[in-house]
Amino acid sequence: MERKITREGFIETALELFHEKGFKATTMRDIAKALEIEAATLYNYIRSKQQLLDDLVFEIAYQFHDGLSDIYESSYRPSEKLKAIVNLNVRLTTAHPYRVALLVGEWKHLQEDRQKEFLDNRGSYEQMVRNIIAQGMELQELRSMDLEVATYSFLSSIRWLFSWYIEKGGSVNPIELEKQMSDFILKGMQNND
Amino acid sequence: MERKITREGFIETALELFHEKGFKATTMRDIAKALEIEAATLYNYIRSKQQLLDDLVFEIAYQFHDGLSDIYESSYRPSEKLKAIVNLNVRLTTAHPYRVALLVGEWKHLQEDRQKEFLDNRGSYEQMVRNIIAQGMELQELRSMDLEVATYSFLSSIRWLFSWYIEKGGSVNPIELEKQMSDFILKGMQNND
DNA sequence: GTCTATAATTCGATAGAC
DNA sequence: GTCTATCGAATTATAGAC
Repeated sequence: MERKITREGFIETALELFHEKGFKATTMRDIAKALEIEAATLYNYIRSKQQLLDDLVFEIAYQFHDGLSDIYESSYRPSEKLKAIVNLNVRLTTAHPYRVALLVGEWKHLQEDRQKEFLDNRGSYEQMVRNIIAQGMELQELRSMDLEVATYSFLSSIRWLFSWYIEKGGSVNPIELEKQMSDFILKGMQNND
Repeated sequence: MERKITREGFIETALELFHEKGFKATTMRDIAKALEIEAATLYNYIRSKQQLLDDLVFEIAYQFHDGLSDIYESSYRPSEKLKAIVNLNVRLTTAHPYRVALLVGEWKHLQEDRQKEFLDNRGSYEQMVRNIIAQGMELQELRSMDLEVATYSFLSSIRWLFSWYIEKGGSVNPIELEKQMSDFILKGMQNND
């Protein structure tokens, strides 16, 4: 009997295993077994396990970064930008929960030079968020608060979304989630003078 | 020349490497090299790498759980309980940042039966927090919001603290951090009717 | 308590037939 | 595109001398 594994199916299976067991603890044999093929066959789809991680992590990382750049350079007011960031995160996370899980949890296993590039990218992302929050406080759109604590809390809230979404088995309505997240996070930061 | 490695020094070195490279990617040789001894010598201090993970994860996990239980069963009002939870987290995290990092990031590498026990413990922790927030809304101490989103955001904010604290190299004043975190998180949730 | 030496296993990856 | 077979390296852990 002829097997026919699509690249897409292979990737999704690998991503789920990476989430369940972690990248390092997931062997090529694990992935192959889940697909009911032999491990050697996987090398028709990828060059190496390391390259697979690299491709997947950077693909989703730049989706976040590029999306945020557009928001950052827009003419929205700071509080509107924060809302747009929440929405961007909800959209990307509900669309690609396991890729986000990989991004958040497994970037440490990138090669040294690629890890550096990843951290530069992430640092740039965080700096844009920090700037938006700082500007919101200057304009008194956001209430006065410790900038680092506010930035870190904001980022944490949206970063952990993938975990919750996967736990719920994707049974959450993304549109409703977007609304609830925006409401909650923004209302907590807005100025009520 | 006689080497003298204390168990405490060994543990701290191992924890830092686990944080830097991840538990699975850190070999016994890595730890040994950092301590300038041979890998075989490490087995005078531990029974196995797996047992070391288990000991460290459950020790800190039950510190969080027991601390929360005391708060949960206290006569504080819900909003005061939330503040106490933030303070508990800041205290444990600044006192043991690398143990918290292990707890948050490496529990997946526990053995299957132990992983189940861990998740039971964590589920119980999260349920207590959820109950407190729900009660706070009932009493109208907290503003009305989606319970799951509020619980998840609250937990996320305090869960990622270790990452920020380690990044800053412990240069943060724990007392001031406690104040800023409590202020920010609580003010965002309290009812301003 | 620390070492050398090594057993036992596992893993990523390749070669080559079909 | 998938298989069988296998290589070479790395890893956890133990045995036993000092």
